[in-house]
Order: sequence, then structure tokens, then C-alpha cells
Amino acid sequence: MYSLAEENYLKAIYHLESKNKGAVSTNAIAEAMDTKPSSVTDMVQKLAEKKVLSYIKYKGTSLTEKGKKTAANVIRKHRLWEVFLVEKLNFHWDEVHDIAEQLEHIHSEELISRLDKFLGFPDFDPHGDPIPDKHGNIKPTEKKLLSELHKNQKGVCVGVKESNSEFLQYLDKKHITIGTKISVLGKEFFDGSMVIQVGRDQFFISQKIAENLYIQTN
Amino acid sequence: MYSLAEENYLKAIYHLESKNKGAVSTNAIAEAMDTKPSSVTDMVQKLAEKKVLSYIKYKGTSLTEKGKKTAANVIRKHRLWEVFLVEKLNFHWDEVHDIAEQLEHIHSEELISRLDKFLGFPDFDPHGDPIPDKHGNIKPTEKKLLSELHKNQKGVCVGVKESNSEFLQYLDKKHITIGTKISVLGKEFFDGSMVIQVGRDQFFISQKIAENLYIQTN
DNA sequence: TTTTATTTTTAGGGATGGCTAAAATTTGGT
DNA sequence: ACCAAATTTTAGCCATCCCTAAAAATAAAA
Ligand SMILES: [Mn+2]
Ligand SMILES: [Mn+2]
Ligand SMILES: [Mn+2]
Ligand SMILES: [Mn+2]
Repeated sequence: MYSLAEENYLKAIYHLESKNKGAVSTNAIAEAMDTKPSSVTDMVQKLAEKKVLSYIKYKGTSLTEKGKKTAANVIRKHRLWEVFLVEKLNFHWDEVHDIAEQLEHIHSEELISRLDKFLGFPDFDPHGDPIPDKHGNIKPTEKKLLSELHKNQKGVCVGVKESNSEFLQYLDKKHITIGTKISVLGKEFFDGSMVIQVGRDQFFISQKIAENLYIQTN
Repeated sequence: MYSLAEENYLKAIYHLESKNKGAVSTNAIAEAMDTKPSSVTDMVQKLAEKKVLSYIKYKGTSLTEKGKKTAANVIRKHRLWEVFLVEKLNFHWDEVHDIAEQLEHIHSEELISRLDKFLGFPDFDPHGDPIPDKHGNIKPTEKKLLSELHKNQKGVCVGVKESNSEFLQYLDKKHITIGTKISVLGKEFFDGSMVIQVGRDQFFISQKIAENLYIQTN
């Protein structure tokens, strides 16, 4: 059984590892957790003793299989609760993250197993992120960023990279959500901006927007 | 915002106060919380500074209005989550308490408000205990213990006093649950035991059982 | 009314999870 | 290769919430 703080560290390191490939630096963890590097060193040394990560002084840390599984399980709980909040309690997709941050630490295998069933065994959370299975495995999906598409390519929005309220509310305003079809009508090489078609609307988006939307093309 | 430990103390003191009427002793709190009296003194002094209870050295503590409201709100959350676990996730009524002990500490007014609506604004939890409203008020209900009934009186089971697994499983075996009609066929003055009728079955129960079943007679 | 037993508080300390400041190590520029 | 900058660790400290042992106050008995 891991403490709330330990679970949050494992989750943060898991996310950093999957983004940056390779050992995770102390500073990167500190920034992700909004804490000080010295606090990270303390915790990382404790977690190394518990064999959930390997740590080499000054060289960074990486999760062991045990650590990965534990982290994936916390992420599984987070995302299942987000589905619950949106599907059953009618929360908006930009309101659920902070509540899920708390709910992800409730300890009960049976609870999560029943919640999963109650929700119809969902594969993705409200932001399009995949929900790990109970063994910590995530189905690989072939998705790309909208910014990687070329002129005249099209696809379906399957997720968002960042999911802060401002961004999600922008998407709402433009009627973009999970499942929305998007076509690239034009792309500017200079700044990466695009003109896209969503339903009957055509409009301009910046590269920053395009870099935060996951698209599935098939 | 109160910590997990603070909320648990407030809840325990609230329950002790409503049972024993009058100031609550340090030892009583320690026993209820399964902790040491010295730890209770520490926490009670801290809570007194926060104005959620009044504390006089060697004389005991009692909750202020603020403290009562805070405690009732934790109890409200506990009981709403218990309803969720039983009604939506199909847990059995003897399995939900420990999980609700964790869920009751999730901080979000909006979450509880929506959960309440999702559950159809229930008045009672799966054990027949009343759910306080968002202001901390509990509707007074006129219920009595089965042990207070006389021969030939009858009523409906509306709740259980203790709700540990062993007792709840005993009730299941005897097909007694919330809403079950019970008639007192006979009562022994010597030991308070009874013979009761439940559906078509007639059987003996001890005084201990009769003292833990709430009955409504009308 | 003493004496004894019980209850309650205080003193001192441990584990967890933070912090700042200073020291050690690594990285990068010249 | 050397110095400067950035990163990382260590040392020492703080807050929370728990503990044991000892002291103080109250309650019960003699
Ligand atoms: Mn989230
Ligand atoms: Mn999400
Ligand atoms: Mn309960
Ligand atoms: Mn209950």
C-alpha cells in the first residue's frame, strides 16, 4: 500500500518517462510536482528502497516494472473516475481533473472493478486518454498530432494533449470534441498555423492548438 | 478546509455527542478513534483554536455550531457514497463502510451535490441512517428499538444500530432488511429475548439482536 | 478526610513529507 | 583543460499526527 504522496510521485515519473524516454531528472520531477528538488531527492531515495524505481545519484531515476504497474493503476483509477464524473454526473470535461486527482487515491480493487463494469468497460477517458487495464497495460493506438497533418489530410479528433480548462473551453467554442471530424484546408509553413474545416465551419487555428489535438487518420 | 484527521475527529465527537448528551470525554474519543488519550488532547486543543469545538481542560469537549455543521457534512458524504456503492455498484450493505470512510474525505461541494441528484436525493443510507441535508440538518424520525416493543406489537425495520458485517450477515440469513415487517409473538422478561415473525418464518432472537434493530410502528 | 484509582495533560520523541541554505557534482563555454 | 553555471544532494529545520512515560487533576474508597 502506497501513501498519497508516493502515488503522486510514481504517477508523475511515469508520465515524464513516457514523454521523454530515458532516466528522469530530479528537476523535471520537481517541476512536474510543483515542489523543490531537495524534496524530490528525499522521496526518490525512499521509493528506491521500496524497489519501485531505480535511482543513481546525479543520474536520475526510472521506474521498475513494479513501479510502472503501480503508477498505471493510479492512472487507471484517475481516468475511470473522470469517465464516471462526465458520463454519470454530467460534469463538463474541463471540470473533472481536480476531483479525479483525489478519487484516484481511494484504495479498493473491488471498487474499481465494479466502477469499470458500471461504466461499460470504457477504453478512453473524457480527454481521449487510454485507460490502462487492471494489469497496467495500455492498448497502443496510432494517433498523431493535428500539427503533423498536411494540407488536404483529414481525420477524427481522438484526444487532447494538454487538458487545462482554457484549452478545453476554446475547443467547445469551436465545437471540437472527441469524435469530431477535422480536415486541413491549408497550412502555413512559416508559423505552422492552419485553416481547418469542422462541420460546416472553416477557421484559422494556431500551431499551438494544432500541437495539442490528437487525430486518427485512416 | 479540514484535514483527514480533523474530519475524523469531528465525526467521532459528533456521534459521541448525539449518543451520550453532554460534554465528550477525552477517553471516549480515544476509544472511538482507536488512538491514545494523549493524541486526543493534542488534536482537541488544535480544533478548539479553530473554533469547531469548545474544550475545557479535564472537563471534556463539545462541538460548536460550526463543528456540528462540518461533522454533519462529512457524515452526509459518507452516507451518500454508501448509497452509491449499494444502489449503483451493487455492493452488499455489509461491504460499503470502509470504502465510504475514504470517499467521505473527497473535497468537492459540486461533486456531492451532483451525486445526491444522481442517486435521486435519498433520505436514508443502506443501513437506514438518515442523510443530513447540505446545511447539516437531519429530519427527526420516530423510530424505536425492536427491544422496546411489547408482545403482539408490530412494525417495519427502518435501520440497524450497529452495522458490522457479522450482524448484517445474520440479518440476511434471517431475511431481515430495511423495509421488512416484523411482529413480536412473544417476549421473555428474564433475558429480553423474543420470538418474532418475519414473513412466514417464526424464530427466536436474543436481546442483543433486538437492541440493534430500529423499528417504525404506526 | 485521607488515600487510592482513574482520567487527563504535558514532556519528549518518531515517522512522513515538506522547506531553505550550503555543499557536491556534472555540464557547458572558452 | 579550466572556470562558470546549472543541477543535484546533504544538512538542518518545520508542521502534522501519532506514540510512551511521567506528572497533574479529578473521582472513588476507605
Ligand atoms: Mn485528469
Ligand atoms: Mn483525463
Ligand atoms: Mn458507514
Ligand atoms: Mn451507514
